[in-house]
Amino acid sequence: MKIYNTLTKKKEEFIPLEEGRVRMYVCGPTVYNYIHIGNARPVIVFDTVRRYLEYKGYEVNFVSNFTDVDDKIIKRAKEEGVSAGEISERFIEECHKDLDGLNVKPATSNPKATEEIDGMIVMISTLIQKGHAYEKNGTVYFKTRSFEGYGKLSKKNIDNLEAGIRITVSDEKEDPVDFVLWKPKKEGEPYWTSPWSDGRPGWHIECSVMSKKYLGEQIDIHAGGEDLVFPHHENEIAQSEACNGKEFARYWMHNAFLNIDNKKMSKSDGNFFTVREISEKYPLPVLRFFMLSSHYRSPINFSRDLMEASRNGLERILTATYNLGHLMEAAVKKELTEEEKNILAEIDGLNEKYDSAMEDDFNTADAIAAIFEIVKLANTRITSDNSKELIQKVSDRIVLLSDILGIQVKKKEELLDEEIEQLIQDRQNARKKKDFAKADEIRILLSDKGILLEDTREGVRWKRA
RNA sequence: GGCGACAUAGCCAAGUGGUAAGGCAUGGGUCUGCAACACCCUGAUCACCAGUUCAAAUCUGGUUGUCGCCUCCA
Repeated sequence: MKIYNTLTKKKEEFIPLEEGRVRMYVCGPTVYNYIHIGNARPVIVFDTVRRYLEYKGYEVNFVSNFTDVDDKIIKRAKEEGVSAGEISERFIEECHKDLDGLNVKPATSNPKATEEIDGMIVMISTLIQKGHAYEKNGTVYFKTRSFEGYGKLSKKNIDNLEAGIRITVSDEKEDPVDFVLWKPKKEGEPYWTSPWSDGRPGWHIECSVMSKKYLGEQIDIHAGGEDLVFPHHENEIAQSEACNGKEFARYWMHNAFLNIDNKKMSKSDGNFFTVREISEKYPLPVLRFFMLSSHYRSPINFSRDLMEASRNGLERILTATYNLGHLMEAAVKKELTEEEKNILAEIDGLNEKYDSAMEDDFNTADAIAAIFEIVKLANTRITSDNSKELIQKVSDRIVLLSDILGIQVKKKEELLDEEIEQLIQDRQNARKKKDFAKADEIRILLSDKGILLEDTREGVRWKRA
């Protein structure tokens, strides 16, 4: 399995630190609002990475944090006249709902920054002790130049960095490139007591500490959006490696951005959607399918048309699986024929195509193409004259390969509502009498209730819209 | 100013040396009482220029264009 490593800018064979186990950390959202569809990209992409690793037999310790103290949270809390904790608690809860809708597997741990302050104080103290940090008037800064490898992830030269710096240079800093590890509270802000001041941690130290606590000093994969490469991940490396004296993460994975109308999503431009808003217009699995239909390191453009295309494409897979379920019921033959064995061999071939796509830095677009080819094969070659075993195997394969991508292709197994069945029966009777007006009336009635009918050779089928 | 990414059919998107996967959409058929589902047919020489090579979308150089990071940000 090859993974593109931002650190080396190459695809590298993935070898975990410990055989059979993967330690993976994904930088999570700051919870000051519902997560937006840009937040959803890394969540979906790295959940898919995790699922594939698990499919390959790895035990994955998957940690993703919540940043639950920050300026934006405090600002919102003030606006609403509630505590910062109330804001973050509320949106963590809402975030979990969205993740659930996107079929994201729950993380092994979801640490919160505010519950890990002790660990941050310990790490900051160690950094001061080792000469990598210093305190001025209650603020602690990381001495960036004291870490030799600074810039190795983002490929930035520390001197160019200084020249390009735009932020106001604080007089307290020994060097403009130094960054904050701990800052004193301002009036009315939440704070924690530390040896330096009553205050709160800087953003970057959070992830270094949580990663260390839940995964150890060295981890396999550290992931997040590409905007985090600098300064967040660069700073994490500096902190963790300066503190622990070991390479922090082996593989750094970064997803490209999601744009809207070919522009970066931003609140000021008004092109900003939350997952919650999208869920009102499309089933969330459509959003997931959309995200996976291009490579995670390519920018992806979000638009209504593309969502429609994704909806139709996903429906094609669902319908095929659903149809196979019906063929299963109608089939009588059991044992496999020679020709059917050939079909299975073809499917194995497509499965290999799928696997090699995923092995190559998680090429989900290609993997989905392989699923479509299996769907095509099912639609063209499989009928109720085939054996149950064949139909079952083809169906299972589509379900399995979709499931690795987190695309649920549940076979429709809901009990037939007696009322619905009765209506379908009534419609069939009407059709026999060529009373098509009544037949259509019933179909429209069912359609209004979200039940779609399909007349096929195998009989009438229905599904929920 | 520094660093970097990308440019493939109407749209989306694979493909990294051997004459272009897949999906969506369009048009024409088959099936159907009609519809839906499905199936068949329908489309590109890969931004441009020069070079390397027997052979390039795929490598090198250049041009143009789009975008990102350097500041909170997925």
